[in-house]
Amino acid sequence: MPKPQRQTQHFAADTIAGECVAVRLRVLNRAVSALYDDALRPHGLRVGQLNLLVAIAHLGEPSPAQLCRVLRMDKSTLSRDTEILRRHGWIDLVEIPGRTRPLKITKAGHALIDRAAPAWRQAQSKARALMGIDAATSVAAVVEALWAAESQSS
Amino acid sequence: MPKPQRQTQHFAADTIAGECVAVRLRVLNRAVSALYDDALRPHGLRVGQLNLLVAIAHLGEPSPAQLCRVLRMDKSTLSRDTEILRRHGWIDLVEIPGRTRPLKITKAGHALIDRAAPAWRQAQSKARALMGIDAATSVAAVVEALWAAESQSS
DNA sequence: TCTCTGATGTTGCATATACAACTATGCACG
DNA sequence: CGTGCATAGTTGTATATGCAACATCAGAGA
Repeated sequence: MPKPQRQTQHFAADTIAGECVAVRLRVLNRAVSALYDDALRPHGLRVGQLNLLVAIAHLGEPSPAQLCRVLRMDKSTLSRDTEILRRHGWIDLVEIPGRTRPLKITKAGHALIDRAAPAWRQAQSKARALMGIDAATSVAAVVEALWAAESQSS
Repeated sequence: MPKPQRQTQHFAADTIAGECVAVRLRVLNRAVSALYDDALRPHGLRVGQLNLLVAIAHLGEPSPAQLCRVLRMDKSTLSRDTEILRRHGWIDLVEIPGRTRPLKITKAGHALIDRAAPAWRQAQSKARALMGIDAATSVAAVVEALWAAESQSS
């Protein structure tokens, strides 16, 4: 973190400010997410929504619980996020007997992803430039490892 | 992202799911933030709040605008986040004539950081283990570079 | 079969995040 | 001096995020 003009006053605070992984990861997350949000804004889409859409499209007809595990998000968050996508008509609930309600992309959802793909590509390029090859590839590797472990356990 | 059982149906979606930097960064951010939130919960503190507290303590008496630049967050977000810290008595507004209202840690804020430091250290250790040395150091390097550029321009 | 436990999904609450619009202020330039 | 423009900060609105509590359902055992 930028050095203050004054002399150090608080050891614990300066240590955390100077070393905390979470501070840095969260700052980078905001900076990178903003790149995608800017690019996707003309399509009325946010990066989190596009993430969710493509995850559903990629996985086929995943259950909410499966998406939670893959995306590492709380079931309540996912419940509300998917409700927004459903409201826009981009996804549908697959009606089957029982407790699970798998999710499925609609035609409109597919079309939206195709329309937004060029904007995504531009943001992706800017994000790689901002992060550099090292950070981009090592972050990807960590998450791929999480996903591999996930597949193993389930 | 975990491979679906079925055959690929949608090229754009599969491409984004398979390559998107934002998906991966956001997943990692949720996983890592959860580690810190878990560790800090006994202190009634979230990782974002601790980040903000230590940033203010480290920088001395920064203006909200300065914090926005360093933490890459919107001024409206910062306004509401600091209001919560103020409500808890962890920070104070420095009253000076003009429009700027610099922020300052209170004694209670200092004490809280000291109390939470051991929990932070534990979470930090888990985060480094989860991310691995490559991702942790490269992410840190990117953000340090952002901060260095920031200092240059201001 | 009946029960108990664990997994699933929703809702209430609080915080986190950012855009748009607004107000207020400071400054540069005529 | 003005005056206009950029910066700073707040508020309204919408989405994102997760914990706790709740309801439901599926499968494991007795």
